[in-house]
Amino acid sequence: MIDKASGVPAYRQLADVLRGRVRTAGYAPGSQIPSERDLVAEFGVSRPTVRQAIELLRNEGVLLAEHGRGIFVRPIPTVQRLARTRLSREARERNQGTFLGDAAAGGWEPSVSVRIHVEPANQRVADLLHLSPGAEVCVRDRLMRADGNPVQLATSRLPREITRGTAIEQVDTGQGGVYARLEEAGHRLGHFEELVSARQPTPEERSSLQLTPGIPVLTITRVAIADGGYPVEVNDMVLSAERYQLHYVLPAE
Amino acid sequence: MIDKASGVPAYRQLADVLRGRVRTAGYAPGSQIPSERDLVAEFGVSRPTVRQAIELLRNEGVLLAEHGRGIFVRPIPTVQRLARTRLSREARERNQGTFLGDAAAGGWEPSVSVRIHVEPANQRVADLLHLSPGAEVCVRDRLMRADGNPVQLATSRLPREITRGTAIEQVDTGQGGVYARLEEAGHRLGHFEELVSARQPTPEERSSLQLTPGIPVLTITRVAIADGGYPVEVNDMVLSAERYQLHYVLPAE
DNA sequence: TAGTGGTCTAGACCACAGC
DNA sequence: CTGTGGTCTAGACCACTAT
Repeated sequence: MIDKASGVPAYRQLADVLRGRVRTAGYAPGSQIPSERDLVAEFGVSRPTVRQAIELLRNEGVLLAEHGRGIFVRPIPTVQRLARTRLSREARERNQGTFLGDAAAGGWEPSVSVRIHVEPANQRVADLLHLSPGAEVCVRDRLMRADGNPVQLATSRLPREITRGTAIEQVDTGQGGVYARLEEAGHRLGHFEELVSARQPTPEERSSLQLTPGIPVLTITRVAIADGGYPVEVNDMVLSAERYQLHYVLPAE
Repeated sequence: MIDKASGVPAYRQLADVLRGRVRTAGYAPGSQIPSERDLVAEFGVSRPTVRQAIELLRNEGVLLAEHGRGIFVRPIPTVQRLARTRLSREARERNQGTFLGDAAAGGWEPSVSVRIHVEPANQRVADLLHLSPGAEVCVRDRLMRADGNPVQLATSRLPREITRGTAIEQVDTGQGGVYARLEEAGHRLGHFEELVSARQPTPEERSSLQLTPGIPVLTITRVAIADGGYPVEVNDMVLSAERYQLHYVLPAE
């Protein structure tokens, strides 16, 4: 099976064979594949070489290793669609915030841990909020769970000038959440801008979100812009790319 | 530096030290770090252990190895912002398509290779286009380049029923691109839906897009919906997450 | 030619899961 | 207890880059 004279490294050839077996469902999703030592015998290569091939496929998100149990084909995950239309005023007024709206739509039980503090704005935050670097911002650091499982990290930053004395600086922001309190304070929201990208998680994110290796995270930076055209909030979100799909609707005009 | 009795694997401890040096700019972006053999001497571990630590950081996108040259701190990449507002009719009428519009905005030289064929719709495509599985679809397979560098893969599928006899089945679709030809054929566009996620690239995508290991791809599935509410095109796009940021604007109402 | 990262080996011991 | 994956070693040879 492995051609050592082909110029292609043995571990890549082996990874190709195993990936092929997964794709053609020779190895079914969720099922256990042969142990490393079995593969050593089957393909006539050393155990480190087998491990290198498996490592490659784990990083591609094809395989999943469980210590003491075995190696498995990664089961097809259930995906949550995050509809970005939930930022509408009407939707905001019905619930505590966008996360709770998504939970209602997805049929899972939401819970949120919040930590609040005040810090000086760094260069990036100052630029996004049109503040001078070092100006005070109120920081709402949140970990969202779905049915108890951590699924999303979110860090909102708002100018302290706006939040001082409001429920935004409280753990419980009340009906309608932060955005409702902003509008009550006279900052009527005009639109949101979202910057979406993806990357490998940091070790901290990997443990907070209980991510399996090989799964990247989606990053969303959302800036809320008030009717006057000035920014009032920047929200940095980190989501497991395995579990989330973002849904945007764009007009053709 | 490495505490072998701590319970934390040596390669993780080493990775933590090196990551720390990169974060605090002890190792500057783009600069070369000590060779594997130097690190073996510095930390008193074997070369495979050093390689394991470096492999981890490469997959996190922190380091970059160049065969025969050395290991480098990954330089901060330049990001292209893909403004999804460019789908407006006015913008479409000015140019050949959204990719060319993004190029004009970003100031780079665009080029596109196109391959066209007809195939039966699979289950997913049939669902998205409201067709029966097996119905013929016209497939436009494209590789987009910016200044000669491959940056994006896109595969559009349209019902054959709609494209038969139109320039959509030609390599050059003419002024305004596919969307202009669709409107000429009487399919006035109502809105677009985009589903965004991320994952590790397949080996094929990695070579087509010349991706460096450890960098995930952004995936966008865009469905164009005509005024009558029926879908006319599904476009699957794959972009390097290192090079792209998606920009969405959402109304607050 | 010297130095670099890339591949591969044979073996050892540890930690975890499950019977 | 057995079998699994996880870690680590000491060394060998290859392929690439630069001088």
